Formats: sequence, C-alpha cells, structure tokens
Amino acid sequence: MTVKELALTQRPAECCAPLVAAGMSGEDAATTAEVFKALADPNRIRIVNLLANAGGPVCVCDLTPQLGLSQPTVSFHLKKLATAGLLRREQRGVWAYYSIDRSALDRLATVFRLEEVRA
Amino acid sequence: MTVKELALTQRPAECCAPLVAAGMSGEDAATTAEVFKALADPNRIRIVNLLANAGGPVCVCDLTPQLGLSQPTVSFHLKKLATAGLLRREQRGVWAYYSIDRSALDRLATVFRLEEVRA
DNA sequence: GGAAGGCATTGACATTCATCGATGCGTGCC
DNA sequence: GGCACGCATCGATGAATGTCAATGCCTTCC
Repeated sequence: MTVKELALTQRPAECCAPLVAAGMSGEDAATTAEVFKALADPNRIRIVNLLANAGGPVCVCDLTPQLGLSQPTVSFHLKKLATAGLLRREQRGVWAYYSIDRSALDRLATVFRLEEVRA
Repeated sequence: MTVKELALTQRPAECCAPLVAAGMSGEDAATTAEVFKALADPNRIRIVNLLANAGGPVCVCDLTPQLGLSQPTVSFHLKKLATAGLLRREQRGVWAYYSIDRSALDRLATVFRLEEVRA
C-alpha cells in the first residue's frame, strides 16, 4: 500500500502521532508528513486562513476570485486539504461549501507539544 | 497582531503567523508554507522525531545509519530543517551536531490555536 | 606538510507537484 | 426533455523535489 493510498483511506489529520513519540514507525512518519504536505503550499495556507476567518462554510465560487486562481486549481487544492482531513465538504444544491475541521487543527497543535507526551 | 511579513531571508519558523490571523498577506502565507514544506517529508519527520527523543545534539554520523539514507541525502534534509529554523547546528571538531529548536516547535503549536488569537 | 575522515555541495536523474484549458458530471430551472 | 451553471476530473506541461555517486572543503592527527 502506497502512502498516497493510505492518505485516501485514513485522513491523516485524524491520527497524527506527536513528533516526540518514541520509536515512531516509518508509517507514522509518512502519515504525519501527509498532513504537512497538505499545508506546504502558500495558496493552501491562504485557503485555510480564509476558511478559518469565515464564520462558517464558504462556497467554492467565493474562494476562486479571492485566490486569483483558476477554478480547477482551487478544486485541486481543496481536495488536497479535505483528503488530509483538514477541511469538510458540504454539498448545497449546485454549490460545494468547504469549512475548517477545527478538531483537526486542535490535534495538529498537540503534535508539537514535547513535554506533555513524556507522561 | 503584527505578525510581520518577515522576509524569507529569515528562518521561517521564527515568525509563523497564526493560521487564523485575519488578512494574512500572501507573504505571510508563503513564509508559513515554507515551514510546513520542511516537515512535508517522511524522512525529515523521522529526523525531527529522532532529535526530539535524543537528550541533546546528535552527530550526523549517528543519524545516517538510523535513517538508512546516504550521507548526502541526510545532509540535504538537515539543511532544509535548519534553514526552516527547526534545527540548530553545532560544529564539534570534525563532527556536526544537530538538535531540535524547541522554541520553534512551541511557536508552531500556536499557529494552530484558533480562539486565543482573537484577542 | 600530508593523509584520513566527516560533512557539504554539485551534477544528474526520476518522481512529484502546481497550474491551466478542456471536458465530464449533477443539479436546478425552464 | 433540454439548457445553464457549478464543481470535479483529465491531459499536458513546466517547475520543484528527493535521491545518490562523485567531488570539494575543512578539521584533526601523524
């Protein structure tokens, strides 16, 4: 099973092991890297920022002009973020609304905690 | 909330704006993405994990066998992490010792805090 | 000074990625 | 049914990335 297939079936952001976890397996490392790959692009950071500031779900049709990217490119980035488990997708008629998965961000914050993990 | 437009000339991990910062500039997004790019590779995650578990600085000669990568490749990854501000380099005679920059990880944890930033 | 060894840099190569135009798929409306 | 529209997928392409062998630089030791 390749890393990419793993990402598609597991939503990496739901399982990230802390960076300090002793004896982290290669699989853990790959899963964690998948989440950061999703955030390793300026436009995707902007998307997360926009959605985090928006009160709720935002239509793709609203994101596209703000980002200054083509519609396929925006879809491409949204899919990456959603596959990583950072965004949620909601269909409203013809429109697709995306929103931040706050619990995923909360889990990500804990990945960097070093001391608490020792317990 | 002047979380600056610290140029890319400086170590990205030293300045990451919170993901929820309103009106994040394209430059902020690029800087933040740089840090995540450094973490967007399984082998670099393993390096961070190894260094986080080690009590202190670790010699490159000790990292190479644990990672199962060639020495140039390990140097390549270490440089990426150090440039991002996540690692510190220390020369001890012929050997180069790398260690985790804990304050950088602490700052990264705050990037994902959503509510506290509103203040 | 010369040899040895640890690490960084270079060059080359295959892979992955970001982007866009064109196209396909569903939904809602006439 | 048929049209319009929003979004996803496909195909292509240029750029960036990860990897290693070869090489260079620098420090230490003889």
